[in-house]
Amino acid sequence: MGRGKIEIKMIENTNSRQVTFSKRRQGLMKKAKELAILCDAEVGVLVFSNTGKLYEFASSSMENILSRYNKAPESSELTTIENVAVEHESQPKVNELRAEVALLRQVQSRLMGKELEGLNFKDLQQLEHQLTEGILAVKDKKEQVLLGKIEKSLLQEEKVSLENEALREQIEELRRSSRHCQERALALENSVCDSDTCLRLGLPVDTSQNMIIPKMESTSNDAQNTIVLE
Amino acid sequence: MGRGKIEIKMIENTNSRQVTFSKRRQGLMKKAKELAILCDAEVGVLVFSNTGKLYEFASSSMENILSRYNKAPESSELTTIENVAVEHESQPKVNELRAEVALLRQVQSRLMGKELEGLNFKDLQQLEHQLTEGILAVKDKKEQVLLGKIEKSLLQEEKVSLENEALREQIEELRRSSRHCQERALALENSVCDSDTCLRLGLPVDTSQNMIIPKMESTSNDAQNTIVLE
DNA sequence: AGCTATTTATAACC
DNA sequence: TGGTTATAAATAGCT
Repeated sequence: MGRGKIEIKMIENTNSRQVTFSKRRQGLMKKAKELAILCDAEVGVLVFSNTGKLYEFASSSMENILSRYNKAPESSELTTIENVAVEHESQPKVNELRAEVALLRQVQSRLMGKELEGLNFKDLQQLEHQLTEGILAVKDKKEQVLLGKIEKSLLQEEKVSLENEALREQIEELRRSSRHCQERALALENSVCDSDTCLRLGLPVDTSQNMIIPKMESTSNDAQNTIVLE
Repeated sequence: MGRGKIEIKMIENTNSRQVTFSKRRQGLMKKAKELAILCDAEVGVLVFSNTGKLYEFASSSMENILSRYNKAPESSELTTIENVAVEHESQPKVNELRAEVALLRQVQSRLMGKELEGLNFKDLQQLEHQLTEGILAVKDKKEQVLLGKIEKSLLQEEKVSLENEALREQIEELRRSSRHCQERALALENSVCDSDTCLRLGLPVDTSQNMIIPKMESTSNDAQNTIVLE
């Protein structure tokens, strides 16, 4: 019930396994709680992660549930002697784990080209094949990583290029507007001279203002355009 | 998740409650099992119906789980339904081993080209180098095994050659001795012919029978010689 | 017990 | 670890 269907078998990838553990554990606890409430049942859930952490849910109290468990079923000798049984069961678990560690270490050693003594030619061929597959997978991954980097780099380059383009246009725009400014300033200077002349000739003061205002508006429009371009 | 949404509160209708109990209990057990398998966790679920019947699920065995639970540091006060998912650490040694197993599994996976997600380019290069060394070691070992076989084979060949030699000499020997025999037999035949002549000269009626018998004997003598030689 | 319309859980992705 | 979303699963209400 997710983006894709999954097989119910151990998740090899450690990270995915932990994420799934966290999510499904929460889901399980929620379901346990709902069952207890909806159906007026007594529910207890114990979960140990493969790193040894314990998570629990108890609708009443775990003690209650466990004592009820020890009384209810036909479990004959497990009434209150739990702690005795506990001591017995822990050791095998440790041994089991030790054996697993030993096996894993041997496999690992062999994958690293050590402890090859007991192997015959066929075993060695298989091992070599396994290693070859490993190398291929690693090379693929490396390639993938590099391709990712390249793609990222290209995108970055493109982005920067676009920025450059924009900057260039801005510069162009600025240069043009500054040129216009200069030209207008020049024109203005001339017209001011004219008006000065007019004023001198005796026409009302307002005339020069009316002439100037339209010119001011056109320059301010140019300024707005450059702002938009940024 | 049904035709309609329901509130999480006790279902008043007895029949509905029982049906829901049955369905959800199954669902809970399934989820518990999936969690155990997918995430390599140890999971135990205990459910008492409000009629007092017990239903349980244990990924390993309930005894195992309960003993592990009892070894875990005491949980604080988890008496109400709100106490969901409290963390603990169980037996340090067991945890240590579990952690080691988890780590070894990951290393092994990576040596087999799996679980490469979290690795950067440098990590991958190191891994590849490790694998290359592994392959070289394995190839060396294979070579060694083959050289050993060849040496053994050469020794065997030599041994067999020597045997051949000995056999040939034996044969030669035998041929020589058989030749001598023949020569002697021939000499012997000649001497027997002489005695025939002697007999003929002295015994009248039986002559024809006597003549046949000695011939038979001489051929049978040859046969006996070859038998001894074999 | 089955059968769906819905609600949930969650796998894959950030 | 915590959020988002497309999909797979679980299951509520019926028969």
